[in-house]
Amino acid sequence: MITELNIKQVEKISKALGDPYRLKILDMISKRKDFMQCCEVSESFNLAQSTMSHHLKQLVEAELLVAEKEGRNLKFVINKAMCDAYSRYISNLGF
Amino acid sequence: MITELNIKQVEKISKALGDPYRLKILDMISKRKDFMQCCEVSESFNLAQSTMSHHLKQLVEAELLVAEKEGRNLKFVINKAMCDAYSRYISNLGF
DNA sequence: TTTAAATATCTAAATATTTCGATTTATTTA
DNA sequence: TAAATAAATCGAAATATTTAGATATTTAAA
Repeated sequence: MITELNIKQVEKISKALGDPYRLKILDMISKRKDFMQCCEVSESFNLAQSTMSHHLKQLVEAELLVAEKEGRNLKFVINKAMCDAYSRYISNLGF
Repeated sequence: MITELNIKQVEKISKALGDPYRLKILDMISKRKDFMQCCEVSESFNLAQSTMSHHLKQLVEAELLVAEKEGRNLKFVINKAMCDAYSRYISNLGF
């Protein structure tokens, strides 16, 4: 379990969350309850494959998403622990 | 009380949080428990006054900070309700 | 009422991010 | 093994953000 994030991690996660496509991707994957493939995500938006790959990479590097390779596909799941750790950091700001 | 943020608000808040200076400003104001003046914040970092003003503006526009004018000074306080609403949005992603 | 202090605004340069198309790599299927 | 599919990487253009200096505005103090 992740206890506390440092400021560098918070910055990276915030940057990853600061884009409409990436927020929509997270929302989409979130609603699936299971996982989502890269190409599926790509088709849902009017963006080039390389662009989508770039967005997904940022979410994975911020550890908001976990990517599992399955054959030639990628499966994405939300990293709940990281979302919670980040969420905790923000809600602690008031104290 | 803020119940739910829309995706545009989440994007704006995330962008505001995606900068090391702005995170440090929030942290600093947060630790003060009361408030903080703009010029004080400015002195703590090696940044021009106009730059600091710009950063603070973004935090205020994202409604993470509330600015109260007091004479020729500005007092900042953390908008706890907004932090909590944002925090809730993120932690709900896993569900 | 002049001067000083705190903050905001404007402009422009430096830097970073987003996007796409082309190419590459990895894996599967014919 | 050749062709097809999924995803990553590279290079370059378009766009956005960060920053500082100069100037303007607002308020307080001399």
